[in-house]
Amino acid sequence: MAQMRRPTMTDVAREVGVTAKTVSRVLNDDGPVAIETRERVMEAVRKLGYQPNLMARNMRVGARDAAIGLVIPEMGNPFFGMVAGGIESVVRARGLTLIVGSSSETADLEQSLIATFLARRVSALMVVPSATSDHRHLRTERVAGLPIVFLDRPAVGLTADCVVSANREGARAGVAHLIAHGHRRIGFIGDLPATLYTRRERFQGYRDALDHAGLPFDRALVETGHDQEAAQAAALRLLSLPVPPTALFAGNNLASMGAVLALSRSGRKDVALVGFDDLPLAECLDPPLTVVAQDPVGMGVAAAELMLSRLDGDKSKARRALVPTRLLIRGSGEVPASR
Amino acid sequence: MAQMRRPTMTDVAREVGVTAKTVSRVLNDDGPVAIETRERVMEAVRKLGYQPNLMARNMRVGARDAAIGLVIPEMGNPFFGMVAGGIESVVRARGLTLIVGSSSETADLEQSLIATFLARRVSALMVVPSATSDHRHLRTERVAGLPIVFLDRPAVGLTADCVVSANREGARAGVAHLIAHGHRRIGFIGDLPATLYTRRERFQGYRDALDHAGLPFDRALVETGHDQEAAQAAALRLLSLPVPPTALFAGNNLASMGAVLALSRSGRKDVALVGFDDLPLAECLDPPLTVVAQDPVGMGVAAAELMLSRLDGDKSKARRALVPTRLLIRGSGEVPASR
DNA sequence: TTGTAAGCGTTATCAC
DNA sequence: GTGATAACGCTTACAA
Repeated sequence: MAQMRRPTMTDVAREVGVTAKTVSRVLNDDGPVAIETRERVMEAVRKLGYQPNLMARNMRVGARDAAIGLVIPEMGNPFFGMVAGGIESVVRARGLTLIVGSSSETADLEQSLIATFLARRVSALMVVPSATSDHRHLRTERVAGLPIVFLDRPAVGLTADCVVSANREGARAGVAHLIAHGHRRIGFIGDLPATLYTRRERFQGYRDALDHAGLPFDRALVETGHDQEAAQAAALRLLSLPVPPTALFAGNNLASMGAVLALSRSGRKDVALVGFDDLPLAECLDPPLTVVAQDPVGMGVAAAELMLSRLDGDKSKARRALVPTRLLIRGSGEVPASR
Repeated sequence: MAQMRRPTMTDVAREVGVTAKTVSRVLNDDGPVAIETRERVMEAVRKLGYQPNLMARNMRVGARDAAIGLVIPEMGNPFFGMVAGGIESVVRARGLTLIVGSSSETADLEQSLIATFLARRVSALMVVPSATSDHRHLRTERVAGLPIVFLDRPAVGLTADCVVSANREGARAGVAHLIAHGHRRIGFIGDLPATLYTRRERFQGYRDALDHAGLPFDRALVETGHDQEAAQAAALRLLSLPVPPTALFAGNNLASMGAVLALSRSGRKDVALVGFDDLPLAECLDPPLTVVAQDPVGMGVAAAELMLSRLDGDKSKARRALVPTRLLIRGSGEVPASR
């Protein structure tokens, strides 16, 4: 069966015996239409299975597409999924459609995704930058007035709105919690390259807490693990130091999982652990995992609202919004310092 | 600052002193262009920050948008995120862009999302149906030749391609595993309304395993929990039956988490548990959780490949593809039946 | 209440 | 090699 040509507004008009403009009037509730004509048009629309062509409409109207382009590093990561969910709930209420694409955490894909969004004339752009990207190329769009909001990590080489977790404050609170339970040697397991924004901020929070308590900083207590396995190895290395830490602070969810695995496999229940970012089964662990929880949905909502205010003409200068974190006390962070 | 008009192809042409068609030729590598003209055009493109307008292009070419529309019930659920990731890796290799929207598990939103995708003239539609939806309205599109693939759950009221987990076989294997460890009374904790496809299939698998082993079916052993909390309560009800089960089978990830919580909070290490669908920290639990793992990425890949073959003209009749599951033995499923 | 003409930003066709 | 013209499906402005 040949791919049938899709019916156009003109087809509908011909079917009814009117002109395209009349059909347009009916469909957009624009101008006056005889009630009988209206009904015959609607009938023909149903009969032919007519679907208006949004591309043609947008082009004529000169409006941007009623869509918001969102770039996230990874679809499978629930953190970004929840961010997207938060955004969607807000934009949907305004009749906007969220279009999501994933960059696989590479700068090239991020840029080409952004390009296809721009080519589709989305009404706004929301970007969770990948680790190595640069956003100078968006300067033209910014001055042209396109709302652009960055999430989770700020833009690089571009002054623009952004919404991020209170990484530094959150990490500080988590580490201070450990210190309050008597720990003086606390290992830090970071995730991505030390150059990454979130890594840097959380590490600063760690330093802040130590400084505030007057504890010395020991370089040997800082390790890196890019994925769950690497984080597990990192935790084990820390625990086998000559003078090992009595507590661990994990810099993100993967690092937490690695640390949990390391502790559980080596049967160490005497080591305290606080993780940055919550995990689904955290309360089912033994001991239940104490975390500095982020608020991905709240981040999405905040970013979307900022974006909408820009769309509504707010021309004030670029803002950086902080989404607060919450310390969830469950057990693992309250293990006292062993002697 | 006034919202500048975005430069068009004609603007670029004027800048160079040629006609729009020539610019078009350069940008699409179409027809012959003097090498020097080409360079001057590229220069002007950079200078003006020209971005081609995909809407106008698609309209003229009469082609569909090089985008694939995907509807999922929920962005924050990692299962669907990974499905989307699988799809994207496949379609990206073909130069197609994946557009994702979420229906919040409601039929209305699902339908309106599909409508906006159709209005944007996507090249294909991929849908994870929400619990109550009906797809008769897509019949016109189907006969018009638009590729439509359903994932995780089949279409309702429409014959169409679909890719689903081997739910029945997987559940059968999981329950058989419990039976092999001596269990004769096995509780079933289902998730969503019993009418839902996945719930029905997995329940059938449970029945199959019992039948195959010659074990009686006891209605009292079947419970329902729509979310983690409800599932936890369901598990507790099962365990306090006059003749309680010695093992539990959880019908999805939320049900598993509820069951894990119930067992861990009541300190019951004598009850075996197998869950359908894997969980991130499953191996960190005590005991580590044995699951019937699905393959969400594989499901996305399979569905995307099926979709592409349709796009390439495969007109054969609608197929239903099964994505195999895998029993991951970790501990909780091997707890022997306590007499 | 309805129709006509023009144009949105592209590309196909055919001429130069 | 390059340009002029028309057309894609729709809406705006104006006329009937």
